[in-house]
Amino acid sequence: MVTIRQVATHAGVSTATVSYVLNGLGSIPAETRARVMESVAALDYQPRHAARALRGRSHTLGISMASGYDRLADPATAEILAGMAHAASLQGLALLLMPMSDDIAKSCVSVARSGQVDGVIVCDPQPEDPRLTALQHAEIACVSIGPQGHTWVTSDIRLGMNLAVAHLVGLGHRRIALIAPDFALAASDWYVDGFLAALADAQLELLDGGIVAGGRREADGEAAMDELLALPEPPTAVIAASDELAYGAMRAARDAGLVVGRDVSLMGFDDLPPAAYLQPPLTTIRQPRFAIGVAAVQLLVAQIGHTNLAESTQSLAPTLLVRGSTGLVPPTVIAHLSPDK
Amino acid sequence: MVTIRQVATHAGVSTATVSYVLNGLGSIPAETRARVMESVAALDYQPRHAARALRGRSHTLGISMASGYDRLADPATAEILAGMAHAASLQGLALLLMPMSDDIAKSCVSVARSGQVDGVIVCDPQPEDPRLTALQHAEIACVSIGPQGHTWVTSDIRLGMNLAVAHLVGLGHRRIALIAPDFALAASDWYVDGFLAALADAQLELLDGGIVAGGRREADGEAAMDELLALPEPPTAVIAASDELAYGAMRAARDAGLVVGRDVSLMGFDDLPPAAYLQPPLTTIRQPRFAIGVAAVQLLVAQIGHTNLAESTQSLAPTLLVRGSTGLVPPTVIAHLSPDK
DNA sequence: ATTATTTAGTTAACCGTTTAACCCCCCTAC
DNA sequence: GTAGGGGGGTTAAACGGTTAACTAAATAAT
Repeated sequence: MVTIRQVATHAGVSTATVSYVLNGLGSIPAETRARVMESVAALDYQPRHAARALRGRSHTLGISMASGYDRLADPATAEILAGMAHAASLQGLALLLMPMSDDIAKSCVSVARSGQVDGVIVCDPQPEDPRLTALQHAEIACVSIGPQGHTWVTSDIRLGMNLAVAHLVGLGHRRIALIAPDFALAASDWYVDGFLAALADAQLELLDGGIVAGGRREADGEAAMDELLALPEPPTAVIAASDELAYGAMRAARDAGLVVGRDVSLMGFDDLPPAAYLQPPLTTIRQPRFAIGVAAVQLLVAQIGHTNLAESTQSLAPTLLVRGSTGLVPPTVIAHLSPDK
Repeated sequence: MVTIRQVATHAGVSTATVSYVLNGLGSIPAETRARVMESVAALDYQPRHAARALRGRSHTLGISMASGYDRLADPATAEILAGMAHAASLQGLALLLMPMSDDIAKSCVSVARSGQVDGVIVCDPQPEDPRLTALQHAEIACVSIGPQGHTWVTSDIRLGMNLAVAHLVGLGHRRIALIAPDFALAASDWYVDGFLAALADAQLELLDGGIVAGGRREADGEAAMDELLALPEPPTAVIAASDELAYGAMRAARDAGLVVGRDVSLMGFDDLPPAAYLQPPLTTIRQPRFAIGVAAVQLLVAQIGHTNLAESTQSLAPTLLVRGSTGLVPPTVIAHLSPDK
């Protein structure tokens, strides 16, 4: 193991000088600097991370997953992670997947307090997430992915909902329903509020029974769609608050003998990998996941630098992905509605 | 910041005693141990990671991604990562996503040599991967995900191929073709060898033009399938070396007016998220990705402990997932073949 | 009764960097 | 001639743990 002392001896200077050269500090003439660098190269010196972290920062950001690493296997989470890794790499920061014990909040804070990380990105924060309160209490810089805590970054769900409704309205739909997300989701209100606001924007009235409780899994979407199709006057277009709900909804529609995209339009939210492979391919709102990861790192870095615990939030714009599951409102329905006018 | 000295003072012992208590070393009577633990709790002491890493190990494993963090966003990679995170967590180890510069091999080795990680898991190793040679040269413990280097863990492709062929043979197929993977893939030979071995096991002869060059992307699979269907005597069943190739192949079959699962059987390899949502759902070989991640961590930990750089490799068994894209060999073909007998 | 061993601790030397404080010499200004 | 000021370094004290070596008392063995 080559130490800074050996480099110093080799270059005929003190360790302090070597340190200054390596960190670009102090007033070191070019000639000395070059000699030191030569020695560094000759001995293949690599500063010890622990020794330098002992004084300053660790230059590492922690990533805390909610209960179990299954979430990591989720493609959506993976994409956020990729964004974080990208942004961190650009700044020369490493990302630490924090290990966890039974008490996630405690293990999360202890890793941070041990100085192994300079700050924490909290994934999938729950309402009143114990990790966030614990981190804040310990005065540890943190950012959450989702609207919780003082600093967070998330997808602009309301905007997404607006894009969705506007798209359907553009296709002539007037009877639009929503399959709501899991209400345990931190942003669940946003889907409903956004939907209502978008309807209002389009000067449409909410259908009777036009918002139906969804959930998280495919089966929930199936049940919700069944419910919608059983309505006396079913919607011509349905927005599911997640792709997964949409998968189920699509199956329900098909089982009911409807051709999705022709007889009924269906939209998802998220753009998960299967979306493009459904039949028909699912029109959906793509969440800016990579960008969310990037933004989270930037926000965290800013917070670490300035001990600036000021509130700071960011909503990133999702985009509309038009595929085959949405189409013009069926003529039969238009015929059916025309007399009303 | 509470230090071990303050704890020692509070408990009326020396710092050494506190250290021994916390690490479960030395001979400390229960009474003293309790007093120390009380002080630890009272002061809410948290040992500094850097300080302890300065002497011993960092208790962190590094994960090196090949060129760009896009790979992280890949659902397959994510699942392996989840397995690694799970296994690491159980041992109280953290996982570090290593930052990278232009020269991945160099940055990878320097992070390890800086002691920030005790060992490295190399993802997506290329043949003659510079990271592996550099890590080995620096005598850093490493395991690769894929058949490269001295220690690796991978999916047992040959077994998978055997399962695939056996499944198709069981359905009555005799004319089976293979869409080969990207030949840049480290394990590409295994697909072909495994396929040939499996055919031999089933006492089948290789079809003329029965192995067609595939590639990596969906379009490659489409082209390959077109080629197979244009054969004078096309196969009744096709195995694609990856799900992605299978997506394309399925489209090609459909475009040719064939019903997949009835007129022609098609299998994939991997079981990526879209597989279950194709129409028909794709029969495929599921790679044991989570288990691969777990095994990689275990292998790495073993290597770190014993400075045992002995070669050690592991092939984990994939499993067959029967869905709708494979079916009994079409009767017309059987009729066509019967006269030959 | 004396020696050997075990138990229960302490002391202090490390681990490898960073950085505040200081030093020396040469140059300039008054 | 001397105070002042920088350039170009050095010295040594942190940083916060771990652990080898040592001590002192109690217990066991001979």
